[in-house]
Amino acid sequence: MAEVKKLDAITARDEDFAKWYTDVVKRAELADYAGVKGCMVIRAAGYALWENIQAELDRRFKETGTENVYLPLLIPESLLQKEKDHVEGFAPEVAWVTHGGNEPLEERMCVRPTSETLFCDFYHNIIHSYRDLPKIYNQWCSVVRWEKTTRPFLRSREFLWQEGHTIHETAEEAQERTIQMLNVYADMCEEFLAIPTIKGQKTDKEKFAGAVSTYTMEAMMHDGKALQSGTSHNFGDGFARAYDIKFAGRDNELTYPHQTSWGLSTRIIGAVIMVHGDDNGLVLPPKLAPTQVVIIPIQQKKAGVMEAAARLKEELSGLRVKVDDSDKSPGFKFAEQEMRGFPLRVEIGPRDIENGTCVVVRRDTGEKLTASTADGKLKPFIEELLKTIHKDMYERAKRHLDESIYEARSYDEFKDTIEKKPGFIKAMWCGETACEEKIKEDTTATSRCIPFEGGEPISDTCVCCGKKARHLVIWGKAY
RNA sequence: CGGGGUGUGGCUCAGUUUGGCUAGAGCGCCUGGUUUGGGACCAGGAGGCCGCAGGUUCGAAUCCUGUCACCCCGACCA
Repeated sequence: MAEVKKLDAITARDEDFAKWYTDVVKRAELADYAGVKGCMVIRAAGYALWENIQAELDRRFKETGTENVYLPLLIPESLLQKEKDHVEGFAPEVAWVTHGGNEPLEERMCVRPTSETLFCDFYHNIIHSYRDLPKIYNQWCSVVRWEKTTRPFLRSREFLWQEGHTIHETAEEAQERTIQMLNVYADMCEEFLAIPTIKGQKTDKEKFAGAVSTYTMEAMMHDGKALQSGTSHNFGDGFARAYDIKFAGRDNELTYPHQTSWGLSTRIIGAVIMVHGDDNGLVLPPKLAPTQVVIIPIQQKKAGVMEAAARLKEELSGLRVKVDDSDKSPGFKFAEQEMRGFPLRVEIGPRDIENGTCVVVRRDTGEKLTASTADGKLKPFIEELLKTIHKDMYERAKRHLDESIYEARSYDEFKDTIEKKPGFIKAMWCGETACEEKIKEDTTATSRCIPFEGGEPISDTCVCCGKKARHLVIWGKAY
């Protein structure tokens, strides 16, 4: 076989990862730049990914008793102002609406950067008794944050997400819900996107503005950098106090309820690209892929070829299959469909028809297989292969994650590792924000989380200041 | 928001330093034909007021001012 000709339109992944990323986004037609800085057109191929993620998450949410609602786009300034930490956290990045038509508004309104304040206002009106609790709400919407540096999917000024907002009678119930939803996210990542994550708690410095505690799942991109891929917050009764949400408890005492919120955004599409993609473009995990199998007819004008391709498609009904019947050369189609990341390619030509077989090629490994097209044999073969691909993709990503986590017991070791080895570092921490700040200033790495698992102490002293250590922290450079 | 860079058909770029005829090339696109197992070939064709707005000039892609967008490096963030 002739040597595989590399696409010249896409930058090699290990040469310039940032450029590779934007090349893939554009060439795979996931998104395009729009007229407003930081806003993007999510193209059909990209939106199809979001729809699949949405459907999967929505199903999982509903299994936990979640109901969907929709709250307004605009937040009056006075409403936003009520929770001090929250407003300070978001003030630098909110967009303001100041006019209605030509008339200045009496009170300006912000375009929601997140909807805690709106949900609080809503809860204030509908929660009166412990019998009204809990409420397990979610909304699918877009939010606006006036970011300074933007990149498609990873950081745009408007992005799509879901935000869950729950309100509970007790602190225990809220805490349980917070962790439950983090697990929903992490399970979805593993089972649907083939992305392993590290679950844990954010330090005070990194937690959500207004939260008592924030939990996160951190994924590792191919270049060793972290992407916070989903978060879940426990608000305690802080928002309830700020927004005067009270209910009559079982003891007839007025009580503040406890709240949570949790979100996952289109940023996760960036994770799919950066975890699984390769030099030939996007590599989609089979369950997510809008097209799982692309059939490419060879010598398609020869009698019987297109018919055979159509038969294969029919045979595979139930799977997401398409036939590439454009009049491009096969080589072009191979490269093009690889760019788009479809998990399997099926080649069918005169030779195969004669042999009663077809050629099946895995996108993730490039492996070529021969499959029988005899009655009923192809579909189980393909289904099994899709499962294998999911498993292999997950395991590859997991191995990369595991192999790129280092330990540091001294500050010199920490600095040396972060500089030379892309990935995460496990190191002990005293609990002081000052040490996080120093580490960030010296290395640009931040604390990603205090992990739920694998957090056994590796020494007694803080890697930065040398004082008594309180937690093992996963550190890394982040997107 | 600071430092650096780039804007010329859909894409990659030449032309700008030293202003001068009708703005070029390759790829892609359209039509017809031949092809088809890793980015096919031949022939014909369409497509650009040179990011945008002003200015200088007999004349501006080229010089000046402003502005916008994008990329890279920082600070800030899902």
